[in-house]
Amino acid sequence: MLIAVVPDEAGVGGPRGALPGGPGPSHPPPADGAGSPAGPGPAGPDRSAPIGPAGAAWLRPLDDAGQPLGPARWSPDLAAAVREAPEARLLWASTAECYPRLLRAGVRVARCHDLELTEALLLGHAGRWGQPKALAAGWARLTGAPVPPDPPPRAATPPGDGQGTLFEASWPPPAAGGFDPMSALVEVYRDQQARLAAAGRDAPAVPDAGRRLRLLVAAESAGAVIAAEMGHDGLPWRVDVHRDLLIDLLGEPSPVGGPPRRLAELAARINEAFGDQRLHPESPAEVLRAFAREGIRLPSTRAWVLRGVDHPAVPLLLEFKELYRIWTAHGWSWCQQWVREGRFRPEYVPGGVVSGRWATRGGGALQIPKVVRRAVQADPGWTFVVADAGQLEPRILAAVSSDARMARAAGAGDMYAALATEAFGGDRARAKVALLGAMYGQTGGQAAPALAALRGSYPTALSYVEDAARVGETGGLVRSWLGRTCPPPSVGANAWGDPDAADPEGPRGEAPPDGPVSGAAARARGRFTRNFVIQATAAEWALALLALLRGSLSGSAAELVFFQHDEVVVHCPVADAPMVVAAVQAACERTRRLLFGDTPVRFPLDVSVVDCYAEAK
DNA sequence: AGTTTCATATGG
DNA sequence: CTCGCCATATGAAACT
Repeated sequence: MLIAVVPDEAGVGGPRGALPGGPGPSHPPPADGAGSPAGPGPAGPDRSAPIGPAGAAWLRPLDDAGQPLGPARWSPDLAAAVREAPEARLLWASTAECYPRLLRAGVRVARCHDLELTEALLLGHAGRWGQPKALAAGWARLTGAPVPPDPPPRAATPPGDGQGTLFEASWPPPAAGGFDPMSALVEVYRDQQARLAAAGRDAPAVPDAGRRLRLLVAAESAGAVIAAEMGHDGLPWRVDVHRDLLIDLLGEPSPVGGPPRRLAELAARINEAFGDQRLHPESPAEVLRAFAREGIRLPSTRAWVLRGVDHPAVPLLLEFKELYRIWTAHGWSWCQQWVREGRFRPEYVPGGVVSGRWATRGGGALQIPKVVRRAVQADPGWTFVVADAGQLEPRILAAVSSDARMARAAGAGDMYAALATEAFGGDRARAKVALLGAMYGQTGGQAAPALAALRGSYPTALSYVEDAARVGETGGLVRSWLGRTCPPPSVGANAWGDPDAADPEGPRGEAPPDGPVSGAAARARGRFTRNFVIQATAAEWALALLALLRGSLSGSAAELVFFQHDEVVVHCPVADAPMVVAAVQAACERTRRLLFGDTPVRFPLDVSVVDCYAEAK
């Protein structure tokens, strides 16, 4: 059972936290195509009812195909309506827009269908990557109306001391030209179901293509739900530990906002080492000039460049860089901005990366430096279960390429070691270089001879990535295992890949002499598509794991609090930890079968139970 | 003064 | 001849 949901902005909106004092202006009732009451009537708004904590909404029951099972009705209390149907799958335009208000009201959903994320997947699959994916755009495509562009993404909203002056994003978009969100939602959903079925039929070369794509859609929606919940719950963050850590590393903060004590001292010593100038160590240009004055010419001030330089300032500069980074990116002001009530609450953006990985908006949640993770401590009586998928991408390669020999090696706990034994004379480091080189398209350095060895023993796996590279180089598209499609070569320049080949000279006489795409650009594109088939499949593996894990934890106190590409963190009562460990292992095994059936490839999880995130692994 | 790009760091 | 993938975030430098 599916319930289509259109939040009614009369119930929410306005300054955050300010609940409505009264009904206020609202959308007209949806002029619902299948014959529900259009005016006041049994299902019409009863404006005298008190508005619930998640606001009011239009709701309409559907079957899984999208066939309405009854009229749309207006409810003053979305939260209560969702509570009454705890097993239902919700259909809404955007989880990111609709779910947070429910979470703030203390309500969780079982499952959902995120129309916009699905639309993006289907558009990409149809070679229309980048076309507007919003509900209004989908509706316009369906009705032949001009397609409106998507609204610009919201800016990051630091929860820390933002003082709640921000307004809810306006959603749905202002009704224009008879746009009725509920009809649009239902009709676009039904159209999506049809397109999903067609996409499966149209890919006879891919066994199971339809099932896979439906799986991807489900995983993407589940990911959106989890991302909203994780952003809502937040990662336990001990501000006191963080501050102690900062003082330990950086020294006392400067009262006037300047660099902390140890950083200032280092800057002074660096100046001394260069013979007392007014040097700012944080300025690459100045550091370069300072070295040049001493006869040392450097291509850059990157850490690995400096490490090869014999000069007394070098160790000081390296230390300065490391600490300066922490001060500016994860120092006192970061803490004040992003941590509130003992939780770090970043905004996760599912599908924010073309490969299907999540991105984040604000707070840099996916780049928390290892040293700073000491501040991530479980609540008293609680603990963390941290699960990390080791060597995920090479194992994905083994699984998707169906290279039987490599798959056998990927059944081992240490795949690189197994590979080394079979084909690299026991040299594990060389096996690793070869495999990474194959997945990233590296051809120089030590990779070239190692790659040849890999080709000799695992030709099937090698040709899988090389085929993907060739498709990319020649301007084609590749797909992940479940069917996520890579963007076309022209993204950015040439909006949605409208075949622009009719213009071989290029836009303004700057055409490269050797063809429509220069050699270097084509090869870069090849490296991208080569990596895409692996990285995107790894992302959907992780998404499926997350979704299955959420399912098995629902009903317990455990909560998912962090997810970073191939690593998941669960916060749970100490007594529940064994259950959570078992659940994550079981989810891992189910994920393997769900995606790859009876492959011999294993996906070992490194699971640790720790009170502090920094202690994991 | 405001905006964009570069350089450099972090993460996977 | 060259050639490693995907990101976010910061401050400095360059640009409008």
